[in-house]
Amino acid sequence: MTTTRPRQGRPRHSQPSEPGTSARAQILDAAGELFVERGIAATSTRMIAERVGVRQASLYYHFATKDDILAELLDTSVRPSLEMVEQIQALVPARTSAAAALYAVAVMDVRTLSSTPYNIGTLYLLPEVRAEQFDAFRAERGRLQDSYGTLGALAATADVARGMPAERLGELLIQLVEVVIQIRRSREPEAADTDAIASSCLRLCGLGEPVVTAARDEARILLGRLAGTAPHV
Amino acid sequence: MTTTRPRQGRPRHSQPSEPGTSARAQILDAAGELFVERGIAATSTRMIAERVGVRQASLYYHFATKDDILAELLDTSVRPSLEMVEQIQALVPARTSAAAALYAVAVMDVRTLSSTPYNIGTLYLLPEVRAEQFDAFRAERGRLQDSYGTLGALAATADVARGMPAERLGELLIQLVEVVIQIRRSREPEAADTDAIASSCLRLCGLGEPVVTAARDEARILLGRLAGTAPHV
DNA sequence: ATTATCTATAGATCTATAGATAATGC
DNA sequence: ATTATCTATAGATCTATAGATAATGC
Repeated sequence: MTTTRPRQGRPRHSQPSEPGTSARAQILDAAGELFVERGIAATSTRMIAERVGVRQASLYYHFATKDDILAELLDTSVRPSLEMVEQIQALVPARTSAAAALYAVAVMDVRTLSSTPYNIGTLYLLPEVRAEQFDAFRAERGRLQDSYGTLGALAATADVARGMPAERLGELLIQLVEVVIQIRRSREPEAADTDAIASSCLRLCGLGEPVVTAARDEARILLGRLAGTAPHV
Repeated sequence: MTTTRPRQGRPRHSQPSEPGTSARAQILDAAGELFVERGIAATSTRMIAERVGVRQASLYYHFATKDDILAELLDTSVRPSLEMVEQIQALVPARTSAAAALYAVAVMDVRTLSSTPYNIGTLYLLPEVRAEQFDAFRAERGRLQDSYGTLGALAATADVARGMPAERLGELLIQLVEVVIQIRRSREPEAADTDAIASSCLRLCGLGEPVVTAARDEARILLGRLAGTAPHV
């Protein structure tokens, strides 16, 4: 029974939907969920405002346009994956095998995509994101894909590496990891999905069962160490 | 210098964009391309009409609503893949190994997705398609996914089959094949992509290089036979 | 005074319908 | 007569801006 401390500014016509969080965060949250559920063009600023509990025009105090809301959602959604991947990639080959690193990266990425409150990864797939305005986002996503390609090429068997340049491997691997976005559209992802996806990444690189098992064990240790370093989500 | 035979009905205000094809087909074509490029909600009936070369209201002589255009696009886009998959699946195990069948199915599906005039597969990813109205389409797509799961489970090594139910395998395999949709967003798919994707499907099932090679050879024969049966696209 | 909201609204859409019209077909 | 278009428009949006207002902070 805590009384919500009133903030500065004229009061809202209704109680704030999520007291304690900033209006900006509330807007991003509501918009993200609606964009994912219904698409960007099909989500009106009025719908966003209704979820937040403010009038439509009030959004424009926080964001200049509807696309600015999208831009911020996109930026904050790849950044964590990218930082994590580059951190793990830096451990190869001195501290970890490429296969274990790829496994660990896939696990982390699947977990991230699984645990966003709404299935925010869906945004990557929408046509609006192809606009020039968002190429900062697409560039970051490109770097993520490159990292997958690099790790995959290092981990792959000679047979597979010969038949597939790192760029193409990156396309395939990131696509495989992002299956969790599709899975979330029809069911709740389970822990077993994470392992299945990460193992599939290694098998796609041509690795046989003994190598996959060894990499998985090595990755678990690596992930344990990382969980100690960074705060757990 | 063929004079276009005038058809029945009041003439259009401008020359038909694609003489020779029915107005209905012209509308589907224009709408498909715009839906893929810009998204569904962001595509107005006016834009579609402009591409076709008719006035906005004239679309309604052919389709009752904008969603009816989408429904027809969706229906005609999975059906060919589904028929092809079920035809190939029926040859297992009497006439073909499961691995060769999976390889052949992946190749056919990648080719289909690669060669649609606009990247129509993108439609599957748009949020609008989740509406109840389109569950006939989603059901067909589910059957396609199930076929991938069944073939994958038959082809997989014991190790992989043990760790992954057919349903999950189907999710992963269809996702992998549909990477070509993403590839088309940034570059033109090459012949090597088709082989890389189909081979990756087999490796994901745990198959080693000799088995993959054998299945590929078997699949080529199978595909040759099918090309004789059905008209080539 | 500053902040964060509100009300009101301009101007630009957008979908779908009603009814007219210009061809061909019989 | 039938077909396939056209023009015109109703009614419902939608985004973004202008300016008022109700709080807190100093």
